[in-house]
Amino acid sequence: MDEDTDKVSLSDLQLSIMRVLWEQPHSSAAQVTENLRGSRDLAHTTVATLLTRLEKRGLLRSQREGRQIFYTALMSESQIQRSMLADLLATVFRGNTPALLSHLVQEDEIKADDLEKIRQLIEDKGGDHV
Amino acid sequence: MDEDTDKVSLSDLQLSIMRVLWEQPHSSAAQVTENLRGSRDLAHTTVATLLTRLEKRGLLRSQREGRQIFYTALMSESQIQRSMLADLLATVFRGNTPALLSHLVQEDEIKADDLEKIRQLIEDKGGDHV
DNA sequence: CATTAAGTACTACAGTTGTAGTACTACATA
DNA sequence: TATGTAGTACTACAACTGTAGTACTTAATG
Repeated sequence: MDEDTDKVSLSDLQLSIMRVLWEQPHSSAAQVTENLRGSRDLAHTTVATLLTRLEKRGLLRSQREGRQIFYTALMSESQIQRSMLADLLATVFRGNTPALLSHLVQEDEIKADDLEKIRQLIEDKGGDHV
Repeated sequence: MDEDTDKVSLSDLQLSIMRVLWEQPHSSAAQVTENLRGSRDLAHTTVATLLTRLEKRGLLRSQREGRQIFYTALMSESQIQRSMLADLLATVFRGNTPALLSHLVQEDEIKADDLEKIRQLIEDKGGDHV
């Protein structure tokens, strides 16, 4: 209960790999390479290297089946998002959430219509009675 | 009109340096080192190296005065924040702002009271008539 | 003018990341 | 059983980052 919940920071490329695994768990290097074709044209050995490294970091689990190795993500996309957002908020914004929100508003990422959704989120959460 | 507005991504350490320069523009390496003492105890040569690298990246401007060099940030904290938030939103959340907001709510970063502030922000922005 | 002190420039080195090649292994199939 | 082939393991290398040492320069001061 320390390694998983830890700060995780993934590069763009690493995220691409994870994303494939989130969509299709239990994928082999070849399958990941294939899935990435078009957006990211990488040599399959490159993908294999990336997978190995991610496993070493404890983000993936591998299962050997015959000559093939299948990988599965150990953290969900949501967990990664949460971790990386928390990190950004802490380091770049130094906990200043309003500043972060302000930027989103400024960039037109939050529109007036969204307020109702946010309120709903908060209510749902309150309903959970945390 | 391409280098400044570009994607900027700074590490924690790099941010610390920038922060000093935001608070006290026109600082020398020694001054930055001194400012960082306590939170980050770095050799002054380390700080000098960092400053040089940041300048090479175009994030700082230097002015020599006698034997000393004074550095000043070329991007504001706000610009960096905006850039890095936009990057996170694009890569980690793939543009899914509601997901990002949802995480903030879940983490108790947005409380019911904040809604009014957000609304205000949006109104102010509308007032600007962009 | 000689010496010191402060400060910068250059070099270094290990760890991570992006990227991929080469070598090795094992399954299938003739 | 021999051989091709798919797939993994290991090695490599450049760029960037965290970190700092050494060498060089210049201002000050006796």
